[in-house]
Amino acid sequence: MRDHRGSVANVSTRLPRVTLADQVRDFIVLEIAQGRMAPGTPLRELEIAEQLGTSQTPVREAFRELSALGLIESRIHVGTRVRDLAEQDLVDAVPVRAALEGVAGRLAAPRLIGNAGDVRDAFLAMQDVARTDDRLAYASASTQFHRAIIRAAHNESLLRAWNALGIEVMTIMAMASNPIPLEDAAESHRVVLEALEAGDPDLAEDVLRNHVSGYLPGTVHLDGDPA
Amino acid sequence: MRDHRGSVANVSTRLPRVTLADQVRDFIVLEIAQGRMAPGTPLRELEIAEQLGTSQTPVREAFRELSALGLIESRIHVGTRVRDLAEQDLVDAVPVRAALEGVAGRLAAPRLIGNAGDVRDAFLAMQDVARTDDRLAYASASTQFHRAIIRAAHNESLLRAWNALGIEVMTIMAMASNPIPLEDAAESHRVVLEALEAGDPDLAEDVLRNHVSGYLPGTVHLDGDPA
DNA sequence: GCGTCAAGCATTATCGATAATATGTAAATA
DNA sequence: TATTTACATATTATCGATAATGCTTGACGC
Repeated sequence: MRDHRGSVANVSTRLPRVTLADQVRDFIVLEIAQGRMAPGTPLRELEIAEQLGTSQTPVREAFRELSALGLIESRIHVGTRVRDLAEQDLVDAVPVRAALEGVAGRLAAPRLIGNAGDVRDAFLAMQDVARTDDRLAYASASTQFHRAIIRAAHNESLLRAWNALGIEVMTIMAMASNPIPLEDAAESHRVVLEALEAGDPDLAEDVLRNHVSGYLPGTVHLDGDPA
Repeated sequence: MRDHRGSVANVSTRLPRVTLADQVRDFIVLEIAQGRMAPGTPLRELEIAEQLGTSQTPVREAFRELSALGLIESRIHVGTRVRDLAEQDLVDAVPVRAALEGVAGRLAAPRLIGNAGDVRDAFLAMQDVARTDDRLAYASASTQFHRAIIRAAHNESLLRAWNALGIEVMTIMAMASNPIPLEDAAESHRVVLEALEAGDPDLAEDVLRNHVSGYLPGTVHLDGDPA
């Protein structure tokens, strides 16, 4: 989520040499992304520190970063809680996502002609998950799919901006209130995949913009998730 | 920096009830934005802590946040420096910025009909600075102008994504290598301002996309800055 | 000459303890 | 009763010190 240099490059060479703060951050992200820490949940520094066997410092650092990323929010001398996204936040994110993923489609399409690689894998995974009817897992899979497209664009700025939106949390929240069958939702991504593998930048941009624009909460759309 | 609470300075306004980490963060942002900390400048925790009269902890927290915001970058156990962008990064950012600022123009235009407010103020400030031939100050003013447009869109997600690009640093770097006269650069923003005040979303989006697309480094364009 | 390895150093990463403070509760006051 | 004040409490904010680690340099064997 916060790579030091190009995260697109060699992940294999970089050993898991991470700070405790990094681990704490990843732990919290996972808890939120998997719905165990619901929006509004208070996060107490010493409690989490004890739970993870660290001191308060790494937890505070993780909080700082997550706060900057908009995943949690703090009030000085009072406390920190999982950010409770209002519907307005979900609405606001849509045009921004549409624009970013449109750019991603444009840049990625020429690289994915005939074989969308990770994007195709993510699509298949999403279909598998859809059959299990696990909405939380589906939200995660959908996020993975869209992230794979962003990654395929090979543009660090794009990835950075997209990450800043905090799609994971939005996806979770929207999934909770959307009753669309998961298999239909997953299937609606096929057209995106096909547009990318067609390799036409204009087509890919258009399809992605439209697809993401359908994520407006409150409206009935094929994809149950906003991610 | 320790004993200042008793001061009866500003009773009317909200007291500066912020953490030291916040103050350290703001200090660093200002140093970067005004070019006193150039890209690549190493930031040593204890040095800054001593300079500001705090301990290491608040400085580390500020680093974490700024790192998440993309302004600085850290390598574990080695050090932190002002984000040093390669030319590829500047190139990559252009289509992303163009898309984001296009959305901003679309959203902001209806709100700025006839009077662009802060955006106009920023434009005038940019013109003033351009006459002084202070390229660093101009870079700052240009960033302000574009940020004002993003703000005018009143979309938190948009602001978040735009901030993540680290425009401040890009602007400073591009200004260093761009020989275009500042007054011409400033003037090139007039069409953007006018499009916004015209209140036409389509026009504003189009003008902004084109304007920002001209920020490709290495090419000769009217605006000396990439921000 | 070249590669390997072992201190030493500079700097960060983490800890445990202490200070500071926002908030809720209840007494004091009118 | 309504309002203010004082205080206790829970939690964060900050500190100073120590541990851990990546980098550099130079010795050493080949």
